[in-house]
Amino acid sequence: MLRLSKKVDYGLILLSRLAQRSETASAREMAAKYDLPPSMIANVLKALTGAGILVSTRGAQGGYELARPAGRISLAEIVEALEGPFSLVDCVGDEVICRYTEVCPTHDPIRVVHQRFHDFMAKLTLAEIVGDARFGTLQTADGHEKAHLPG
Amino acid sequence: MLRLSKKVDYGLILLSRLAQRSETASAREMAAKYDLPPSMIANVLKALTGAGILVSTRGAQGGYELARPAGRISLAEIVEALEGPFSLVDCVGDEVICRYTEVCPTHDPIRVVHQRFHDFMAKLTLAEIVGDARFGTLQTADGHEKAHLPG
DNA sequence: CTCAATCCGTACCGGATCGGTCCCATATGC
DNA sequence: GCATATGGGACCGATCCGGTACGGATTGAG
Repeated sequence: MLRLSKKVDYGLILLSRLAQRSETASAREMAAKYDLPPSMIANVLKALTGAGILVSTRGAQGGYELARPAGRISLAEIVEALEGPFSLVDCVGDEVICRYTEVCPTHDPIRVVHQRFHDFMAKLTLAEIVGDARFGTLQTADGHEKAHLPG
Repeated sequence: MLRLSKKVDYGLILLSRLAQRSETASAREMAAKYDLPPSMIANVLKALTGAGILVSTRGAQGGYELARPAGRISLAEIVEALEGPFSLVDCVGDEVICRYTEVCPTHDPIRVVHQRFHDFMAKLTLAEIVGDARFGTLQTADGHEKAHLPG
């Protein structure tokens, strides 16, 4: 399905939080605040740290903060950090092995789609996402403005 | 995972084929040509027909053809026909029920992303996809131009 | 220097979804 | 009437997701 995993879902919430305040925040703290599964939040934060999107401080009074300004963190990065390499279909990864490399039906329409999706995500920054939401520039089809929380 | 289902994968191949030749083609015929699972191809074509993207002719010498010009068939339509309603996360569908509608962490950054994804797909037409692939305007990261076939 | 808070790495599990197959009914051309 | 097609389901095994858990390492506080 064309759908973000819960990890990314949670990740965006956490990152948005960290983007709006410069203070560090702990996993426990954020999980409690947004009423999200603590273990899962911990794992998400670990992954984001491992990918270099967050930096962590260990020990008491420790926590997480953005490794870079939100304007330099792309959606593509976030997705790849939490879901692994992005590939819309099997044939569009790094190690692509097509069964019939030569005789492709339409000379690869799907690779085009993949590339466009990736470009789109690479250009969409955390700053833009947070900014758009904050200033309410989003117009839903039915004109509603609703808040979001997973579940 | 942020990934197209095989149905959409196959669907794009089939639609590309139908977009390039105006003659009707049968399920059996296309499945054989591209060496794809016949039953699956049949199901995909049924779904696309049900959604009004294809029109079918039953009986001997029957088959499928595009219901409209490829320029008027969007990726969003195709995805929704084969995967059901598009929603990047649970909270962004038609019948959205958030647990905490009021106190959303960042005032809904994810809905923004959803909306952008949808707009992106709604504006990308089958004609563009096929066209780009045919004229080789796609540049992959490593400079390769490879064909695509699922599996 | 001990303890609590916090991150780190990884393994584990039930359930949902996907990819794929199959069957039977209906329609149509030869 | 018979082969060729689509129409509409049900069905099943494998995979992946969402979520949990546990032991270890690091650091600040008292």
